[in-house]
Amino acid sequence: MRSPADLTEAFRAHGLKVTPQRQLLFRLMHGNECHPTAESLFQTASEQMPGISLRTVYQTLNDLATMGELRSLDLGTGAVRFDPNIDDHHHVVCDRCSDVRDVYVSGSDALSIQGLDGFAVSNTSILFNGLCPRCAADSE
Amino acid sequence: MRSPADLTEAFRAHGLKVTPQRQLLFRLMHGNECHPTAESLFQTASEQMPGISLRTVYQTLNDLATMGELRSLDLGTGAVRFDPNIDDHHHVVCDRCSDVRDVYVSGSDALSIQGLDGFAVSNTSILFNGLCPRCAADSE
DNA sequence: TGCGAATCTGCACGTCTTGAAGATTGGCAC
DNA sequence: GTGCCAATCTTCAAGACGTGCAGATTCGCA
Ligand SMILES: [Mn+2]
Ligand SMILES: [Mn+2]
Ligand SMILES: [Zn+2]
Ligand SMILES: [Zn+2]
Repeated sequence: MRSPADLTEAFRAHGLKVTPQRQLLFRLMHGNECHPTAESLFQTASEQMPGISLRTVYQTLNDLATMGELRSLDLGTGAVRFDPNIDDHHHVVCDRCSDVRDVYVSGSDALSIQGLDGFAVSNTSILFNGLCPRCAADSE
Repeated sequence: MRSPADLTEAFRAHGLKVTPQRQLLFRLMHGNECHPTAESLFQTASEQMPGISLRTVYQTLNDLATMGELRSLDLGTGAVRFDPNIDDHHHVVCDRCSDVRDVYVSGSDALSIQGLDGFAVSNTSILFNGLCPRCAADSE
């Protein structure tokens, strides 16, 4: 996802308005590595802008995802997560605390795949599940 | 997933009751390659057993999943899907009609993976998205 | 400064799934 | 075969997540 300044410019260039709500979300998402949900962003945003609505958070994040500025991820944790990192990468999720981290995988072209007959595959995602270091330590 | 007969025996051995509802679901799931949702199974089951409740379908499928007789899959299609195939395999989903098919992947041990530091990974799932042959043809 | 379209808020609704309570029943003792 | 009781089933309400809609607000431009 581009910087708040770049996004501001891009929005205006596309005839979209640059509202305080959007700017706040630009800032909160830029460089954010937490893979937050709309709800958790709403919590954070509410601290800096009491009165902002959850609906606007959803709306803005979806707009940014449609524009390709961020990715929305369904990692099976209940709520969709939003990711400003649009590099080709994958994820690992802690089954206990739902923490998410980026995983980079290379060499996948060497995989031997059977069963895709005729499918026009547009996306491949690899999801790792397990326990994060903290939760693994706690459960000993 | 084991055969209806084996499951009947296994249920009784564990002190669980073998009800007509459960037996019907054993039959409907055994060898089922459609990756059905609870709702779609409920539709099918209702034809053979009017009055069966959606709640019972969810309950029974979840029980079977807990017992390891089947896998519940969140493929991002809205509702969880249930799979009697418990072999190590992955899935491809059609983004248009939500059709699901099994995909077998080998050579994944040759992948170079970065970012799993400290995570105790218990499961890895690969999800392919795209268009099935039929939908790909329709959209030409 | 004023206007109008875009946006925001608040709330209702839709979907999927589970919780809870009361009715029903499978499996066993007799 | 009968009766009992815990397990199960049905029904209905509610929880979680996300979206549609209507009316209030406001950004961006003249
Ligand atoms: Mn990421
Ligand atoms: Mn499968
Ligand atoms: Zn954790
Ligand atoms: Zn299709």
